Amino acid sequence: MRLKRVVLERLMRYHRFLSQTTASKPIQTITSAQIAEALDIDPTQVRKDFGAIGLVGIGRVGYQVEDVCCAVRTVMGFDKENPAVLIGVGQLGGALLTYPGFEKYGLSITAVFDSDPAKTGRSKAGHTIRSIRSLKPYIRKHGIMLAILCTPVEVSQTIADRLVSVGIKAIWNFTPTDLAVPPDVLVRDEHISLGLSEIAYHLKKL
Amino acid sequence: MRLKRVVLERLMRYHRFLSQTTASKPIQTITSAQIAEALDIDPTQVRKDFGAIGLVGIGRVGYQVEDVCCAVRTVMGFDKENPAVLIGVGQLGGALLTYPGFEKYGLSITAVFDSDPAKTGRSKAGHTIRSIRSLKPYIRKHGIMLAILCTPVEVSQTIADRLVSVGIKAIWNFTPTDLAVPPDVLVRDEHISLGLSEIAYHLKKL
DNA sequence: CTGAATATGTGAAATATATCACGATTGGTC
DNA sequence: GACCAATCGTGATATATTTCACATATTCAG
Repeated sequence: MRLKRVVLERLMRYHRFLSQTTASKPIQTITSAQIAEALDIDPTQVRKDFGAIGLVGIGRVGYQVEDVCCAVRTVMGFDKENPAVLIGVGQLGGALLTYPGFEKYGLSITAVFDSDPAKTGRSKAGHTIRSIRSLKPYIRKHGIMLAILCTPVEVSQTIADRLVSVGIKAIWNFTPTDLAVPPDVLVRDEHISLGLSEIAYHLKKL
Repeated sequence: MRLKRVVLERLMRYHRFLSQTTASKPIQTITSAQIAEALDIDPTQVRKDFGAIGLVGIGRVGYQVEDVCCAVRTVMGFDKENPAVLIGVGQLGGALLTYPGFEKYGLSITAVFDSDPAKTGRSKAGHTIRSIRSLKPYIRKHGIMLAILCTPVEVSQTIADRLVSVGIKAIWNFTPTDLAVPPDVLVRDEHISLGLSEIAYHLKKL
């Protein structure tokens, strides 16, 4: 069965927690209760999630940390290499380019594009910025599936349409727009304004 | 009744959609069906959300766009000025400093801190970077409620503890750590690795 | 080897969230 | 002014998610 978004996010949290924990002091096994305690989740939830990706624990012992990490990485597809293009090299796009954590998850940015002629040809974080006109040919030629969208909000839908037309299958959307795409294309929104709403509301209630 | 996170996020999407729509062509009213169509949500959901913040529509007409935007801003607390401190002026911290959209939501970064002596005293995006040692006095003196955390992962819990001890009520966490804080302190996580999990999984399934 | 303690695994119950169905209300038309 | 079509408001229903309860499995002590 296809895993839901909430499950994927929890799996990611387990993985991160275990990576960080084992980095400081090596441990062989861990119980669902320990994970639940640290992440403020119900222990049953942890066991169900683990069960969903085929992990089995041992009574009175728990789960092999190694196995858990491995299973999560496999299920998520972090072993598979995912080439991606990044579009829009502004402040945020630039910051993402230098983010060192992507390769750990199999993501590699292979080309970056911008519509500003003043930027094209220049180099940023080891990437030569290409003209937006070469976007479609590039994607087609290299069979790119994933685009990271960091453009101004006015052009994001236009670019998204172009991406879809050449076969992009997932858009990581850092622009504050609700993109319209066909149902087989995944859009993952990363608008920080959503987070801001939760914060502002909380502060107001004090 | 206290609004749930999912409701807040939808309200934010309505608000953004209406802002963008009215910017291009001014309209007076809108129906729940129109919003639902654009945002791929059930129309009933839209009406329920509006009802939850006290909005009433008119049969055969819909809702006053002006009223909706206004109600959302009020409920969210965007009218209230929220001073915040930003900690950790790396790539991401720097990008956030220059983000122009915060003031629209009542958020203003009033001071920035970093533990690196090479950075303190320097200026970035109009802010003088202060030593991390002056963090606690500053927060206490100005009664700051919100901290934006962009430090390396190794120190994020330590900094969080300090923030809590001096009375911070919300932490916007851009570090990949599950912070442990008292229940009255809100932590909003903004780890991009969560988004990555959804994307990688989707691409793997193709 | 036996019993006590502590885990897991999972069906059942509870809770939360989203959708449906439909009466009530409004605006336009003839 | 009366009827029709479109829209809201909301209780009822359906679905999804989380939590509970407990049988089953494993370890360790004596």
